[in-house]
Amino acid sequence: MNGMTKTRTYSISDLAREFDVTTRTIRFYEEAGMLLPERNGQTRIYTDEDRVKLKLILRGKRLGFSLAESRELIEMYDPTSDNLKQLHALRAKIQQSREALQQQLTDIQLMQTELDAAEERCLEAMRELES
Amino acid sequence: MNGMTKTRTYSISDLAREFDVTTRTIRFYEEAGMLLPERNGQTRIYTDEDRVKLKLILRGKRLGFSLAESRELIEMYDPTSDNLKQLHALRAKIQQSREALQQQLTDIQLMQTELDAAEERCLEAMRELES
DNA sequence: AGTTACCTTTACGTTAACGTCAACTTGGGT
DNA sequence: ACCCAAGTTGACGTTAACGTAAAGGTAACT
Repeated sequence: MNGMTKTRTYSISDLAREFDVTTRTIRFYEEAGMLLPERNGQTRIYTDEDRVKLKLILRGKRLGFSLAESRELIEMYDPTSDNLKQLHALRAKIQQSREALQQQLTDIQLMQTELDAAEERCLEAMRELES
Repeated sequence: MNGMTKTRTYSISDLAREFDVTTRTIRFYEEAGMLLPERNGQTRIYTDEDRVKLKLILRGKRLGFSLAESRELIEMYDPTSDNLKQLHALRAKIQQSREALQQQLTDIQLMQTELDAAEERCLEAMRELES
């Protein structure tokens, strides 16, 4: 009785294929304490929850986050804390993350306008060659 | 007669202070061929152009780009090319960069909504403690 | 019984992006 | 003349994030 979570499982290469990473990478994330799959004997068995975590890690990676940073983001996921002070700390972290993301947004927008300008110059150079 | 570019100059530690990096980092970017400051004897002298390049490198870094990627972005800056084929290649690169940035935008938005949810759960947990 | 396809652990190798000395030189104050 | 701050060039060290064998286990075909 866990809220109807689809309890599918995945092998390591299932996930590797789906997210286009190597199995080594996935095992590495486990070494780093980011994933804790169950086992059938030796063999790792991944649940949907593991899969979500992996997805979060890789999303973080695309944004240039280190594993440590992604770990923090993932830990924000469940406020298991029963301690008010820790909850305040968690909110502070969430706020920090927001600000970091905001900076990235700004950076992306700047880059986009610069790409616009770059393309404009490029097109201009092409027009001159055709003249 | 170069379009009224302010021709200020900077020492290496001027830039280091301004952008909060070490001088080693700046020299490293030069080793990597990203900066080519003039010299007064031994001493490096940075122009506004160098400063802009450094700014671009660091912006790329905040977005998780490698130096190689930032180098490509910087090279898009002036279409010095007199060759039509190269200009087409340049446009293709620009387009690729656009798509990468678009992916990052999506990732950021997803993260932001997840941060919203995380904060909501956090606040919820805090309310329960006060009950 | 043999091969194939995955899975495992252990362990050393690699690359990027710097950090960290060490051993200079150089221009400016006192 | 002496010192100090800021600059320089090597050159080796470090960390993160995997890559890359090596050596072996296991279940399923054929």
